[in-house]
Amino acid sequence: MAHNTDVSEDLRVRRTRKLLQDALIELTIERGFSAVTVRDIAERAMVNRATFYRHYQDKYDLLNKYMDDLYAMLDSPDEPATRIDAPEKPPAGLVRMLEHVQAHADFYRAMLGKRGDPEFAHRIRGYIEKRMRASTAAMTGQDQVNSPSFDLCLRYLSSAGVGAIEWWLENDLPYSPAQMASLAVRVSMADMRFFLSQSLP
Amino acid sequence: MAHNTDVSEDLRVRRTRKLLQDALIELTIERGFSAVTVRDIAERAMVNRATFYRHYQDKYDLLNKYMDDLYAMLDSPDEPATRIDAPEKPPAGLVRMLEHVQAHADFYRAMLGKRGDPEFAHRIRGYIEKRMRASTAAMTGQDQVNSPSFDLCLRYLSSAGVGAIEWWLENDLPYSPAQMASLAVRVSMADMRFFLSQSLP
DNA sequence: AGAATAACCAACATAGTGTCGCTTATCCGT
DNA sequence: ACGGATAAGCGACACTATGTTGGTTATTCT
Repeated sequence: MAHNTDVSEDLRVRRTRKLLQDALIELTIERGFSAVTVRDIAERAMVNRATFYRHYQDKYDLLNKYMDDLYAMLDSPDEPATRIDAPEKPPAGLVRMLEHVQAHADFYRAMLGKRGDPEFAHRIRGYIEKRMRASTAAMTGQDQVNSPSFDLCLRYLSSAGVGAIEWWLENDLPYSPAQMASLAVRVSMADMRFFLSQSLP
Repeated sequence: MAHNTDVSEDLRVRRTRKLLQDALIELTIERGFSAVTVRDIAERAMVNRATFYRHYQDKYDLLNKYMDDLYAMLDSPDEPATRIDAPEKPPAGLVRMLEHVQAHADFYRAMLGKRGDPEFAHRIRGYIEKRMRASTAAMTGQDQVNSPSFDLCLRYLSSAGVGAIEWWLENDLPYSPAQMASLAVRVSMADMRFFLSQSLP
């Protein structure tokens, strides 16, 4: 029987995982995610390949765990609710996310590009959608969430948001995170009104 | 010296390529594009693996060639210009594209999903953007194409369009292609007005 | 200091990739 | 319908990546 049940407390474990994460990011920036192999990652991290498999199933698993950490970090300074009362003051959560994109622009560019990972793009989109759903629920006080046309609206807006981020990255971040957020909030609210005004058969 | 320079005229060549294309589509629907190997494709197509490499570099090459054929087909009934005079009458090109998605829903679902191919999604988005650019150019008679905020607008709209198609596929095509097209045209025009009214620093 | 255990190492079986040279059989033009 | 051209089949090859294993070494935690 093990005395310490949480294995991730061990210094060696945390160090190894960090080395592997960093190696993945470096190699993804250099060669694109699809071209990276487990061998590469282990070699770059100076970790035995067998050790990699002790922690992760494959590179996708490693990426997902990394994203779990990421979103946990972005969500952690939990503001009570992301109300959007003043449209010109974008919600802090959105700005914080864009700042993270800005700080790791090379990585996001690689992951969202042609040789990136579709699951990465899907998770970002899902995260944006989740936040939008929470925001609108906080504003109206009610969940009108279950309308099918509202689902379509959120899909439309969140996909558009990822597209805007791609444009932002490809054009070397010409605007600040706050500007991007402000623009996104305004166009989203306009679109939201449009979709809700539609009566779909 | 060969008498016939166009090698693709040969019946054997055309048959082999069609078999390989069909095999790719079948396997993609069954297992997802990322899980399909060249071995699988050749085996399913009942074609020797070496023959695959005579025609394509790898499965990505095969997919790209298939998409080339696809878009050539969608563009072929070349209408003079895709004007959008009456917003309720969506342009025929858009409807035709959505009908193709409808007819091959399983394939598009697999390619646009988490285990699909990012390049496929990018190419669809690029195609939509190209058509939008052509449409707006036809409407205004001028290319105000080079405004950076207009680029952002097109990116926003085309990404949103792909997102809407994903929603459409995941919800088992609840609306007709014409309805989807009409909705897309109306929301796009509203968004276009919004973006052009913005004065970005 | 000593028990627990993570990491290293070498090796293995399996599977996919891309490329040969040679043979077979299919197709196309006359 | 014949005969040259050539696509497709076949078997083999070297190479690389994937997971997994058992035994050893080194680090960490208490």
